[in-house]
Formats: sequence, C-alpha cells, structure tokens
Amino acid sequence: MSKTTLVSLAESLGVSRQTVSNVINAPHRVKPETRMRVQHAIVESGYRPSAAARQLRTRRSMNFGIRMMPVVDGINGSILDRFLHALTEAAQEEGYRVTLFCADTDAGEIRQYEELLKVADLDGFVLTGTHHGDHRTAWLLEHGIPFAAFGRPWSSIEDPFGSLHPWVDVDGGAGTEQATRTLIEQGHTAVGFLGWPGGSGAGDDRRAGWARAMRAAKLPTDSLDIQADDGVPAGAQGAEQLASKGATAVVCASDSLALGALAKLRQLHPEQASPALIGFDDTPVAAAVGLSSVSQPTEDAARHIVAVLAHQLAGSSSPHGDEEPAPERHLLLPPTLIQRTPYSFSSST
Amino acid sequence: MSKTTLVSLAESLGVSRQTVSNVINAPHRVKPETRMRVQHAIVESGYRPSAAARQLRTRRSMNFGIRMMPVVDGINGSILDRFLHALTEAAQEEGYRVTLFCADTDAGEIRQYEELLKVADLDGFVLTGTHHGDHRTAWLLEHGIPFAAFGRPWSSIEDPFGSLHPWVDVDGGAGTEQATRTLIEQGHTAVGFLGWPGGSGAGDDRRAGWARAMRAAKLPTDSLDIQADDGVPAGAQGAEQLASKGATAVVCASDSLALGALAKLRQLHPEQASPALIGFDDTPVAAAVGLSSVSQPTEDAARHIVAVLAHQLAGSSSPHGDEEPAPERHLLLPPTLIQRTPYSFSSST
DNA sequence: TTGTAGGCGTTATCAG
DNA sequence: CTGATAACGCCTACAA
Repeated sequence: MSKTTLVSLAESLGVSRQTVSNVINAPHRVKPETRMRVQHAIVESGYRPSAAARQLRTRRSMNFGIRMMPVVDGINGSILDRFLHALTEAAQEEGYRVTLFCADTDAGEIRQYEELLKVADLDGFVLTGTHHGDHRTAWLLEHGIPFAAFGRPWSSIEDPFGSLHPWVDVDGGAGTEQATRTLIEQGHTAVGFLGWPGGSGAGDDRRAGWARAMRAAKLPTDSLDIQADDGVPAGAQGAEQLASKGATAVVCASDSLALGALAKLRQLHPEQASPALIGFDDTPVAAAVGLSSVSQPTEDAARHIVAVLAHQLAGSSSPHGDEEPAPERHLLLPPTLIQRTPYSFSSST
Repeated sequence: MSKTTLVSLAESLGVSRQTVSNVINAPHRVKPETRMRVQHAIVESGYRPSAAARQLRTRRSMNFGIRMMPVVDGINGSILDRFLHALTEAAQEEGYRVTLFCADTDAGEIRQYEELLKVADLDGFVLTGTHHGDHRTAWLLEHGIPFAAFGRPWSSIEDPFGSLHPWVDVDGGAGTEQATRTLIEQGHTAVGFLGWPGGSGAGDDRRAGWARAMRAAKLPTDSLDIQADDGVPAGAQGAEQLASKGATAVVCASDSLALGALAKLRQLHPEQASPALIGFDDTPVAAAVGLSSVSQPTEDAARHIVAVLAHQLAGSSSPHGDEEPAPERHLLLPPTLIQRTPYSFSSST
C-alpha cells in the first residue's frame, strides 16, 4: 500500500491524471458523472496532493511566515500566545500553513525573508510589533512580497503615501480614553497616566487617548503624565510620583506598569482595597490579580490578518474572481475595558 | 536577474548541474579545485536550493510540526512562548523549519499528523503535554514517525516496554522536593502542599517530591496535602484550608495556585510581608509579584528535543555516520528554585 | 469533456 | 571525479 498519487488514482479509475487534477482544481470543467466518481475515489483513498510537487509547479507554498520575537517581558509577551494560536487556526482553515522563524533584529528578520522566500517559497509574512521607521515593511513593499502587519505604520517614512500595505491594529488610544473616562465618571478628577517614554507609536497613542479624555472633561493634565520604562518596579515608582502629585486614579500603558502601581498604591493606601487603576493588554497577570485592564481583541486581529493575506494571495492568482468580498485592508479594532475588582478572597467554604 | 538554480549556476560555471549538487550534498566526491570554484559561485550568486524540489526528490521536508495547544490558563501557558522560541531557534540552526498547527483534542492532533505527513512531508513532530494513556505517542510509534516529547511517558500503556521514544522532561518532583527542603531548613515544620487532584502525571510527580522531603525530615504530612483544580481562586481556598490545618508554609504545583495562596495568606497574616510560599513554573506572574517559584529549564529542554530529533533524522539517512555523539534519548532536567521576596517597594527616588 | 506533452529544481543511478 | 539520464508528483498549456 504505497502512497496514492494523482497517477495511481487515475490509473485505478481508468481516467487520465489530468482529469483527476481538474476535479481538484477546476471541478466545473469535468462532467458531473466522472467528477463524482473521482471525488468518491479521492476520499476513499485518502488522497492528498503533495505540497512539494504543487509548490514546485506553481511557486506557491501555501505557507505564511511569522517571526518569534525574542522573549523580553513575559507579561506582555503572553498575549502572543493567543495571537499565534488564532493565526494558525485561521490559516489552517484557509488551507495555509504557518512557518515560524527567529530573528534577533529587524535586519535579521529581513535576512530570513530572503532565505525563506528562496528556499521555501513562502507566500507571505505576518508582521508584529511595527514601529517608527520600520525597515521591514519598506523591504517587503520594495520587493513586492505580500504581507500584513499587526500594528499600523507609525510613521510616513516607510509608507510615504499612507497605508501602502494591509494592516490590522487595535485602537489603543480609544482604550485608554475609555478607561480614563470611566475613572472620571467614578468621580476622579486627577487621573494620572503612567506610560512609556515618548517615541513609540503604540505608547504615544495610548497617552493621547488619556489626554483626550481629560481634555474632554476639562481636567488638567499637568504633571499627571509620567514616563517610565516598562516593568513592574518602574510602575511602582511611577505610581508613587503620581500619588505625590495628587493623582487619585491611574491609567497605565501596560499591565506590567499597572502591576507595580497596584502594589505601591495598596502600600500607600492600605485602607482602600481596590485602587482606581487600569492596566493595558489584559494579560493573564491582570486576570490573576483582579486588575482592570484594556483588552485587545487579539484573536479577531489574527483572523482578519489571515483573511486579508489570503484574499490578497487568492486575488493575484485567480484574476476572474469577485467571489469573496474583499476584507478591509486597514482595520482599527476597538479594545474592550475589562473591569475587575481585586480579589476579595471571601472565606467561602 | 531571475532566480539562480542548480542548472543556471552549472551553466555559468561550465560544469554539470550534478557537480554543483555534489558540492552541496557530498563535497568529498568533488575535486577540491572545482569544489572551491563552485562554492565560491554559490555564495556569490546567493544561490539556495529549492526546498520543494529537494523535498519532492528526497521525501524529506526538513520540517518539524508542533501543535499549538488551545489557550487555557494564560499564566501557565506563557512558558510555551519561551519553549517555542527556543525550539524554533534550535531547529533553525540545524537547518530545520518549524510548522505550527492547531488541534482541539489529541484525536484531532493525530488527524493533523496524517494530513501534514501526506501533504507536507513533515519529518517529525514535537509533542508537548504528554499524559496518562496518551494516544498520540502510540499512534506515532505505530506508524514509525520520528518524534520527541516534552514530557515523559506517564504510563506503561502507550509505552509498554518503557521509553520507546525520545523525550525530555523536567524533574518536577526534584523541584518541589528542593522547595520543601528549603522551607524546612528555614524552620518550618508544617509545610503544606497545594496541588492538583491525583491522576495527572506531572501533578502526582510534584506532590511526591514534597512528600519525599517531608518524610526525609521525619515530618508528618497528614492533612497537609490539598487537592485543588488549577486556578487562582482555588489556590486561595486551598491556602485557607492549609492554614486552618496549621501549615506555616506552602509549596504549590503551579503559580496560579500560588498566586491565590499568596493573596489569601497576606490577608490572613497582614503582619508578615512575605509568606513562606513557593510556586511552580516561574511564570512572568511570579516574577512580577516577587513570588518564589520552581523554574523549568524550558530553553534547554527545547534545544535538546531538537538535538534528539535532528540526530534521529540524520542517522536514518546517513548510515555511515558516527559524526555527532548521540544525544541522550531520555533526559530528565533538574529545575531551579528561584527565590524571591515579594516586592517591598522601598521608596527609592 | 478528456487526454497528451513538457517541465518546475533536485537528487540517484549509473556510465564515462 | 565527472556527467548524462531518469524520476519525484503536480499543473498548465494545447490537442483530440
């Protein structure tokens, strides 16, 4: 019982291999009767076309590449899990496979593009963590390689005409804005922002959302804006500064910062069980300690990225087709504010 | 400037394509002089052999498959990130690529094996989360598919002769044993264990380590062994029970449980800043809240898995070879106890 | 509607 | 030590 191939199948059916191929790739050109017969034989035999042979002929691998970023902060990195899972799942459903690769730098990533395109004929790439002056998008555009980014183009350098390539992103600013508004509605008038130093696209975006909400409520923002490198200790320190400036509530650019802030605020105000504090990313940590957080629709983003990429690839090969409605090439998804109260640990038996 | 191939390269050098192929796959059979010349031309032109063509011919894809488990508990799942990264990196260094796939169940995973073997000629698989009566290992063994598992075979059902397949695992029992011993050395005589219900290989293993340490110190274990489903709330509840039984320190089977326990113990004993508590897995959460935890050498495990798998695959194709020393087929790695003190948040300026 | 011919880039086999 | 020839499994023409 060796492996079934197009030929072996055709022989055993008394048709030409071409007919079998047509049944698979262009069913409409085969007489219904024989089509049925062949299709039946296909499932019967468990036949599956060889990707290698197909790839050799068509120069398409039905394969996406995505880079594993070096693990930096496990807290924020852990949303990648969900993203990757959703991405793989969606790709699988569209008939694509996902190939992983590693690179330490963006330049290394570009080198991997070259390599993978040459040896594995990858059909496209999924980018994450786009930033100002991203060379990767420029390179891919320049070489005409299909790709989609999780993260919008943050500057006009790599994308002078705006939105040259498909991307999906989460509207971080809307998230912090909503978070801030919520705190204001709860009666806070001095809501501080604890974010990263300026220059990072996502960070500035989140800061802007906070500022918008404050302005809308005609509240002052002076000295309520703290810049800190990401991390728990920095969060604690930042929270202390904010407290000393009179802030009674804090919106953070990450759960790491928020976690530090949480501990510090509890220390400063042991009397109040749940400090007015909102993190970002809704990482498992936030859920674990009962921290409110802005949740990114990671899975939706992943699915849409696959949809865009797949559509792009399908479109270029089947020129006739207006079958599927084109998915948005640029999509800004709204995040969700997850409100929690820190665990009370009521002594339930 | 179209893509360089074996032929185009051979032509431009005035040799046969076979010679070029030999330079790549069997350098020793080519006269040093021409070999050098060809090698030079190869780097010069940036030529890379086509994986598809190679795969078609050799039936090997230089590709591993690994399943993305459905995301359950982000806390414990986040170590997967590190594992995956290390795995990909190691594979890349050995010339392999990593293909991701999804499955909701073990049966689904097996179905994917079949599919991926047929269409993509995957050379082998990496398994994670092995458990009692694992059908996956049985299937792979039965079909002679190369694979290596992160996790030992937990019962003799799927591996009646013991260790039929390569695996790498972390000695969880040694971890909890060390953790327990450490707490005993700190003066505790009633160290409780907060673990999962019996039946899971890893869980029982961790419990056994705690019991060993207690016995070795001639301390009683009665009513100090709590079984709780994984999760933060369950951890808090379990810690309460343990406290009521007189436990003064707790070793946990996971960071999730430990996190719940931490909060509960702090609530019960506000006076002591850092409860005697040790978690398991050293997840980012543990690091974030300053929780001591048993750390698994995930990266080492991943690297070794690749080494074993690659060796196995190379061995079967180059029968002459005693080049590389064979990596251990079964490896039990010792974990490390990471000792932390919960953040004090000293008001440093 | 179906069949035939050729080739995608490689490696294996077997002559020179 | 080198080169010609024949696959590997599939798809895209084109011919019947």
